[in-house]
Amino acid sequence: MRPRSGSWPTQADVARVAGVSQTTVSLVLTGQGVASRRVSEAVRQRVLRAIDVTGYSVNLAAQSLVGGRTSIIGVYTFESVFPTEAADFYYPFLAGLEAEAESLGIDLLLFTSLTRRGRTGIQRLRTADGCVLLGRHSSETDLADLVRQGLPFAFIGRREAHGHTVPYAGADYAAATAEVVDHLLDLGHRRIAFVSAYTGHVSAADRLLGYRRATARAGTRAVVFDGAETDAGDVIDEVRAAGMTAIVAASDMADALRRAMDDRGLRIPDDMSIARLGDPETVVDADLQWTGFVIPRVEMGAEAIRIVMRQLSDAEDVLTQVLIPCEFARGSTTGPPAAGSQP
Amino acid sequence: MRPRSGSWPTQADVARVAGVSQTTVSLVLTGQGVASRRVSEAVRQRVLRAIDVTGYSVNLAAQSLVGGRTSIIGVYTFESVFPTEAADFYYPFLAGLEAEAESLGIDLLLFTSLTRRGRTGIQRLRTADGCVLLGRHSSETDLADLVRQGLPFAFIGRREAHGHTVPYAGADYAAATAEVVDHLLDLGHRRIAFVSAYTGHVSAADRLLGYRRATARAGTRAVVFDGAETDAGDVIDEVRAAGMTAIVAASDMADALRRAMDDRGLRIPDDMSIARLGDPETVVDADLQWTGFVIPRVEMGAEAIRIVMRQLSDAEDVLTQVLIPCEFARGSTTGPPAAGSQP
DNA sequence: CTGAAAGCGCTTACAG
DNA sequence: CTGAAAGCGCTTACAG
Repeated sequence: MRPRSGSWPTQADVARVAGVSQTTVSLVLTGQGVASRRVSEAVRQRVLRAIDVTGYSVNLAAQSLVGGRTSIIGVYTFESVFPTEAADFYYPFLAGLEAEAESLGIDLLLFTSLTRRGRTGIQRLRTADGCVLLGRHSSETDLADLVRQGLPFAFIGRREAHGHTVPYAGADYAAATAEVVDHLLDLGHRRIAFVSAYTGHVSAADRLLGYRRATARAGTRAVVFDGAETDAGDVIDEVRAAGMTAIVAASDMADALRRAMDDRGLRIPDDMSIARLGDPETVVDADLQWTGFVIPRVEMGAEAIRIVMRQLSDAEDVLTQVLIPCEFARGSTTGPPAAGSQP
Repeated sequence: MRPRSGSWPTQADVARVAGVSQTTVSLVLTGQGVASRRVSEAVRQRVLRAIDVTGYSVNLAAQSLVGGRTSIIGVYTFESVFPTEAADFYYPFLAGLEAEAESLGIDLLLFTSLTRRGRTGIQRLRTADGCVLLGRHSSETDLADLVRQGLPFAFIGRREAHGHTVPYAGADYAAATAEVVDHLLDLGHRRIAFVSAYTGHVSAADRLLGYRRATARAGTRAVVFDGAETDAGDVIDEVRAAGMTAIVAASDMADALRRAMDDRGLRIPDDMSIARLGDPETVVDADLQWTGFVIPRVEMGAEAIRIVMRQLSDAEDVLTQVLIPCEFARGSTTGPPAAGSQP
């Protein structure tokens, strides 16, 4: 077993058949523009024929050893690459990565081993021209290592780090959230609460920012229920007690709120409009058409690749932080406030 | 921007820092078993420290150029790696690949570019130590190239080729189908039809084989509805006209049969038991609990990796064709035949 | 136990 | 217009 390669024709083989030097074969193959004009047409034809005869094709390892590029972009996830619990959520990212990589003639290297090897594993990323990072839980150490390493990279999802400019292809949660709030305002709601259990992450902060902007613009009061301890039932009770008629909820809270409404015999949107700010990692209520926005995951994957490639180009001042708009989706969970509910 | 490869530390740099030769660095890094014993522990530690200091990591291109191992296994799909239409179907394969790769300290290289570059692209596979092939439509040419290339590989799903032994991690469709037929026989069915629209593929042939075996064993007549033209409605009509009480259907036909039953005002399993032979690529009837079997996709992915690794080992006569059992699932689509329906 | 050297298959100056 | 040679970063015999 263990068949060794090495039996494939090389440029030297082609050269032998064509009766020229290996250099000339390389010239015919690689030489673009000016360089190619250095080979006479007669020789060129002979070489081309020899290539055909021998069935030669270039050895990428050798090529990239000389040129430095591998045409490989690494994909590094801080969790599992294929998390089965959140498959539906992650798949579009990967699909976007693949589509863009394919159109650019790039292969994708999934670093499954880094997770185990600890931080030293980060070094292995260099086997790629650059890399795309995916997953919520990015360790600060790893990130710092990455930056220090000088390897072009891009996060899927906005990230921040103290001193550094972290490249990312993010979703514009702030704008999307503001749009959702505006939608509720248009419906006639005046008192809209913001609910999120997932704090301490930029994606949560961005949503909150959008909420604050929209409410400020409308001159309505911002009421925020925040933090990991947030209980959906309490929120519903308090929001109603305060005479509020609508809620915008981070995706991880939306279903809990729905259940809390159910428990209380309340209906959405008749008794309370609830909008969901993005797709949840795990879909538990496929039947419900939430009003809210859709995270542009395929586009984020594709853009992440482009950001890496841009860094690889010789251009100066390359755009490395991209926020992609989210599409607003009108579902059945929002409607006009109940008559007479306004204070 | 654009860090040139030249700026990255090489073994020579490490050697300089450690005060040893480049050869020694390579030895420390690569040397397994006997070879590693050749470096003294003191030197080894110095080298390791120098690696840490310099932030060295191996250059894959160079490594694979000399024929060394890359700890990378390629994943080559004949279609798209992440087919969004059949995401649920493909995801488990990838999850299995990842899990096994991770546990073996191996990274996965997704060859997205091969599809476009045509057959010469196959050469690019050499970047990896071996590769796993995925997808229904394998071209004969590509397969031949692959075998000729001498690169260790394994298919996910059983494959056949004229002269060659094609390594694969397949599902034991024959045994699984026989088990399903046996289940129907146990329920009291005597006349069971086999329906498949997808012929010409080993996976279809294997199912048919299992069906024939089980019916032969039971001494019942085999009735097969086969071919791409198969119309579900016609099948239902004919099967009923012939007094048959049960159908085992390839996954791609199951839903069509269900709809044909609906159209005719017939119920499953009261008027006809129908079992589904495996998971469909696209789930259209998530509500229905089919009786049938589950394709062990995660295990197939994992086993494919193992098959490749086994070929990479120095062992002789390595097992390269593995059939994994499918789990039988009792659903609500099968039941005893209607009283008096037996001829 | 350690190192100098050859060579993997290419590209790219540099000479003829 | 063409070729000999250097060198990319490694691994692996082969000498010390």
